[in-house]
Amino acid sequence: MTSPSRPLALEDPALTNDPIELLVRRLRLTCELSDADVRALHSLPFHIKDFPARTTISRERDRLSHSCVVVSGLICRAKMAGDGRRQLLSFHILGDIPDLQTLHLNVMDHDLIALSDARVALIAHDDLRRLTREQPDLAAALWRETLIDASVFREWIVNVGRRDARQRMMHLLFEVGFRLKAMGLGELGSFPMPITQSDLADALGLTPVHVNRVLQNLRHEGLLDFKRATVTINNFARFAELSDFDPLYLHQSSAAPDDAPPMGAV
Amino acid sequence: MTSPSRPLALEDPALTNDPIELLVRRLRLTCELSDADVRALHSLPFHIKDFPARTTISRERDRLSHSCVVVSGLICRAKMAGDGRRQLLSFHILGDIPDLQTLHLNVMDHDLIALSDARVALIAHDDLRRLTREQPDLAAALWRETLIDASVFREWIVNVGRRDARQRMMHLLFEVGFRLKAMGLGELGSFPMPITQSDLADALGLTPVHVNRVLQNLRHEGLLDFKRATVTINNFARFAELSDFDPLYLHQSSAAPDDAPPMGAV
DNA sequence: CGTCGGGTTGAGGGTGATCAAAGTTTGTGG
DNA sequence: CCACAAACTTTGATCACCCTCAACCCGACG
Repeated sequence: MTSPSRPLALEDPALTNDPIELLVRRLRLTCELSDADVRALHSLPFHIKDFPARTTISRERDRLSHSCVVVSGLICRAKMAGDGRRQLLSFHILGDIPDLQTLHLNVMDHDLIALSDARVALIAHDDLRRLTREQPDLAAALWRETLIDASVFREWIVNVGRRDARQRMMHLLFEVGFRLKAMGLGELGSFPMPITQSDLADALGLTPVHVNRVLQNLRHEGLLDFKRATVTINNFARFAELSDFDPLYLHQSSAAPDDAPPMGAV
Repeated sequence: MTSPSRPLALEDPALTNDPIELLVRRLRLTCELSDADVRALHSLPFHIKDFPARTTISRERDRLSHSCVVVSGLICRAKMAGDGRRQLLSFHILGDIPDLQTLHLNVMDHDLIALSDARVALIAHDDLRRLTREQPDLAAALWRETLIDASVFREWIVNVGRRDARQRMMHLLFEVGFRLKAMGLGELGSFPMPITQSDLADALGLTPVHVNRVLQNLRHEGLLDFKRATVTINNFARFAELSDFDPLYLHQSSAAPDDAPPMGAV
């Protein structure tokens, strides 16, 4: 389906196709997991499902019986305003569980959409609930994941509420690059981003036309290139500074020193 | 400190001063609690703390050992963008636990601020963690609270990203009115809102000047009055429609019918 | 009575929206 | 491999929402 060298599929470079392995890797970015915890996770039954680009995985008002672990591809949450304008709420990459909240909220309050061709692993809520009852540490780890989601939402409120178009764009791309790198995919200076300018606009609260102009502006200033679904960040230091990006909100250090420099993890 | 008739303190009208009682009321808005659960909650030790208006309860990068239940007053989360501009992230009223996420995220990624004089009850994380291990249903209920927070953040992203100033204002005020009513405080058509126009601006991603103009516009159209820290909604049906408000995102029905009308609960 | 925080008003400007059309890339089928 | 269509990107002209700056007003409070 895709070409042999497929950076755009957003797959694990080692082609890990075990979703649980990816989930473990994700959880271990932010907290410790015992061997028993990992074994318990591996005992979870799942089944794989593919979604072509631009298809809806689940819809507002749906009631789900499963949550999905992203195996490959780029997935987003989205919500419609009353007049039909769309707002993206978050991006999700391999290892994420973008609908984990349905474990305790019985109705979807937004859509889940595959932006590129994507593969997910579905895990039954019943199994997850049993797991969280039997392994409180895992319950905490999963709870924590949903709390990090919430933290990212908060940062997005700041992004659309208090930053101009250029900063919004830089901040968003930095976030995606940072998270991809943390999962071992791409480099901070260059990473896959299989998304249209229209989608970017919906993520940033802008129009596609203006997104186009902002991208050109950033390209002319030598800060950024966004071509063929790949983002390249050139002047890295300047970019980091201008984007107003502080990785604190991603909570990826389970016990960071109190006064670690903002970009210490980079 | 306040006058005898004190609608502005945002206290329980029956003057309940047991924080656990308020917490139970809050949790029961969205899910069932057994008597055993309630008893377990009542066994939690806490101590009361007061914060004058405009003081900070906890700060970005703080590490907390307690979470707080709001007893009275209006509290908000806030975050600074790089250039010093402030963005509010949510409002919190009696019964809320605005820093519950610190139970599993060890660093605050935003500030917690008392907008009016406020009273909170501090509960130690150690006690909460023990409780969640011993009572999985309570763990689920508290997890659920943080998930509802996240849903509200999502709605706020839509609000600042895809609605114009008027709609933003209406939506925000409707949300606060709705939540106060659910906790038995005020009416949908009239409720306390002890906040400056500047704070409103920070919540909406606008400037204080523009907030002032929007409020005047809404007043002239007979939709809304905001005087002396009290919001009055006049033309209620029209307001509900124009504000693009759908209470689904507050997840207050634990088992709502699939096709309940959006405003069914009002 | 003076100060201070907050609310109100006015004039002017800029960021980003809107509308419309022309390019360009991507995908598909012949 | 080419022809064609569809989707996406780019460009230009114009517009509006909201910002900025600056001043003034008002009520609360010492």
